[in-house]
Amino acid sequence: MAATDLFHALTILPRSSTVDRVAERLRDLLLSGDLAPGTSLQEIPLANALGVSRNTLREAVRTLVAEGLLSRAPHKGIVVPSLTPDDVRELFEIRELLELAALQRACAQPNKILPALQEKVEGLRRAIAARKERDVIEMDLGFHQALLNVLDSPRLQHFHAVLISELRLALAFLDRKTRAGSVGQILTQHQQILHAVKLGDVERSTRLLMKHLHDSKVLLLQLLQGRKESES
Amino acid sequence: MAATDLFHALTILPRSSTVDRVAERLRDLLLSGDLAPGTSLQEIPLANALGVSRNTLREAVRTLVAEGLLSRAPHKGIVVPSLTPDDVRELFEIRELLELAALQRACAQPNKILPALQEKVEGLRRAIAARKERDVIEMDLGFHQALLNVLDSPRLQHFHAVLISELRLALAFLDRKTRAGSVGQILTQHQQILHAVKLGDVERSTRLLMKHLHDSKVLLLQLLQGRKESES
DNA sequence: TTTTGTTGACTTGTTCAACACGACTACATA
DNA sequence: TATGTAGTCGTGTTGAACAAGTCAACAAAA
Repeated sequence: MAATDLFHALTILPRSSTVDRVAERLRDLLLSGDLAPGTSLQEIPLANALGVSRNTLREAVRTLVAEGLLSRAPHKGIVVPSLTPDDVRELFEIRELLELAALQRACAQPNKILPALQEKVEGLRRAIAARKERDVIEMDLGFHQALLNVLDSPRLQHFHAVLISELRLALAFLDRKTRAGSVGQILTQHQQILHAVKLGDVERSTRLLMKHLHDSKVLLLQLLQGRKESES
Repeated sequence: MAATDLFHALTILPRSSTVDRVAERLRDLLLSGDLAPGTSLQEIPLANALGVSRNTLREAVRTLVAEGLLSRAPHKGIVVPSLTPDDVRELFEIRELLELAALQRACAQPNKILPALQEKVEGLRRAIAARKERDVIEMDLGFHQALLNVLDSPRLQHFHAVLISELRLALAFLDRKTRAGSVGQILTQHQQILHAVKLGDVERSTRLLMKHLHDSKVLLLQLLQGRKESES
């Protein structure tokens, strides 16, 4: 019984299975926007490309389906899901419910998460300055996820993360096109929300967040709309 | 193009894969309370018992893990998860968040869900009269799921259903023991909530639902506590 | 006696090859 | 134009095999 007291500092070292790594890899691929919604994937070529067996790939796919990042139709195959306007509205409705609840608690105990929020805002500012489209999305959504952490609920965090992933999937692809004009607005709104939280002003921060979410929703819907028209 | 107008009545007929059926079967098994939390399952015997291959079973298990109904440790195996008191508190905190939101909307448009709620209350009454413990749980939780339907959000519904499943997993097992004393209280509280919704009384129904959830939480925590003591 | 190696049985992780079955296409027929 | 018929391709599912990790029992050493 030597350094038993030091053991408290140790954390379980994460060991990843192949399936988990494949899922992770696919997630990255999807969220990078390289795969357009609607794209269909074939098991054998995909498994080969990843260097794993078909069974392993199938297990990985099954978890991504559970996360809403992929969808599959029996005997048809795997497809990258594309959000309908109704999906977008639903997603934002849920986000509002969750994030407002988080915001309320954040205002009650601001110290707990102010650093995290501040970091995301700063990151967003830098990403915009560097014109890193990818990072802009990352920091934008990261801000909201950081906000949710205050609720201290793994299940809610995971659920929210899944919602965000679905949105990111859509955003990452649309991102290629237009959408540049809105980044300034996003930064401003995040800054304002941060400021209101710092003051513990529930009323004001709530109003700001609602408007922010609403604007984001409208923007995404417009982009989606524009995309659909350019296809037909 | 004969009876095209009649086709509207048709719904897509559900075709289930073996994996889905296995998952369904396992879900039933878990929620029936035959498997105590902490029980570990072996792949090969289980696959044989279900009459499917190991790969198929593994895919099914992976979806159940995503739902929180099973957990697995690398190279260790599959185990039926057991809720900690912290888990219970988290679950009820989320339920409160979701169900209060649903309740609010329910009060705004009562007609939309009153029949469904009424049915669950009635079912609960019958289940108690018939001393069908299994159905009591079913109807109790079914009431809350019906309530959530008013939000009209598939994702929230699914999420809530998963939370409920986790609770049901714990309840189904504890159910064997004591717990009989509380059923009357549950019925009463459901009836009161239903009544308040009928009147569109947001204030009152909110208060009632909060109390109901709180009581349920305390009860479950007590049962969990009692169980742990009887083990040691 | 307690700690530290070693062995071996057992289970999970992963792969591979095979085949049944549904979906889709093209073509033939009425 | 509508219906039937191959045939092809990809998914759904299986069974067996082997690699790798876990665990317990036991031997060796301090």
